[in-house]
Amino acid sequence: MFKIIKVTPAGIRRGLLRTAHGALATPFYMPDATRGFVKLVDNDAIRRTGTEALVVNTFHLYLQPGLEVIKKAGGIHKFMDWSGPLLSDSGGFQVFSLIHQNKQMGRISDQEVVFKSPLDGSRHQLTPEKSIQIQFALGVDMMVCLDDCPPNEFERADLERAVIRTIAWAKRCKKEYERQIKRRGLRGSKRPLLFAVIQGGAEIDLRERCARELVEIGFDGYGFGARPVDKQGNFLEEVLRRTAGFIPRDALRFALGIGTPEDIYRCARMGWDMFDCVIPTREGRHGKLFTAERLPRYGSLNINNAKFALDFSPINKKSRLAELRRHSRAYLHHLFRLQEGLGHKLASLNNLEFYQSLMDILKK
RNA sequence: GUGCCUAUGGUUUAAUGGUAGAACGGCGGGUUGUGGUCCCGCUAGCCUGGGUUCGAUUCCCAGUAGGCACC
Repeated sequence: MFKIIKVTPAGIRRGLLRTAHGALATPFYMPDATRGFVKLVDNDAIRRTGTEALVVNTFHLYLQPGLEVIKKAGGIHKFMDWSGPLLSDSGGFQVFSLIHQNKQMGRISDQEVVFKSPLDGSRHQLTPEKSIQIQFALGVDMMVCLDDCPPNEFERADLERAVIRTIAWAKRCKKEYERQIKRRGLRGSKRPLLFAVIQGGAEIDLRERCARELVEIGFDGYGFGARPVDKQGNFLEEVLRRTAGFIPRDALRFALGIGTPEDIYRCARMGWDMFDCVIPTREGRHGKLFTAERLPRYGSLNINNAKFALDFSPINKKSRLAELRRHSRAYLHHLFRLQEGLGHKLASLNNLEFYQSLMDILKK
């Protein structure tokens, strides 16, 4: 259940989304807990950053630990001890990037995707129906249709084929979703939300066509897939702006994998409601810390740099997290030099808190 | 003390009679539906003194240092 409360003059959609595991105010950012955990950070610390919802991944959890374990645990919420909302990604992105990078890893047809597990080389099949079944077995609050996620270098003809396949698969996902809803008797706030993904690369008319046909099928929300960049690697914001306009006002708009703080800030002003991205955690693990100035103005630092060896100022003196106020940058520098997990954790927390404060100012 | 072996960036090493590559380290950068292990730049070296040679890090001699064996 999603309701828009107000659209600000800047274009930000302030709304409320109710799920079986709590309400979320839009716009919001979800850290990626791909394999059922945010790397190196425990759930209690994640909550203290202001994080309310996480993204898990169908593909990764299906391969490891497998559905049997998660079913026996009583669902993914219980398994990972996360009581807040969870969204599962369909696994489309993972399977497709796996196969696009290395054709040996699998085969894509209109009917299905067959792929080799990167873990043990075992063969698996993924279909739109199966992706939805897995997501029901996980027991998440929000799920995503399996889509055909094209690599950036695809030409128009290939993009068009990906769009056609994405639409066809979304239809099959919706059908399986309705079957599962009925069978499980899920209604009201117990009913998970279903998102479809809009593809089309940088071709606006393909994005429009994809969006139009998906809206025809009808979903709770629509995702933007495959972040478009030009040949220099510059993010093509205009495609996001135009695509937002193709989505009905009362549906959720999910910008998958977006992005840097400024990407999120700009996309929220285009009317995108939901974001997930690995940047704060991955870059944190590699030593990049975001630093708030007067948000949305911000900076960043590389804690590996020699200049921090003797910098005994706090990691972030304004943090709500005691550990980020207490520990010095020199100490964090030391932890990084020794590649100590505690350092990666502190940096991840710093960045997650930064992302949540960015979202806070968008809600104000 | 005698004999043998070794000596190349900060460290571990490769190749070579026409002045040297790598890995790690150091310095900096990257990362967009996860690479905790990843990627990309940059930095920095032939032990000393003689000899042979057009030319020696390379071959020869001595010195120095280290290792091993024996006394």
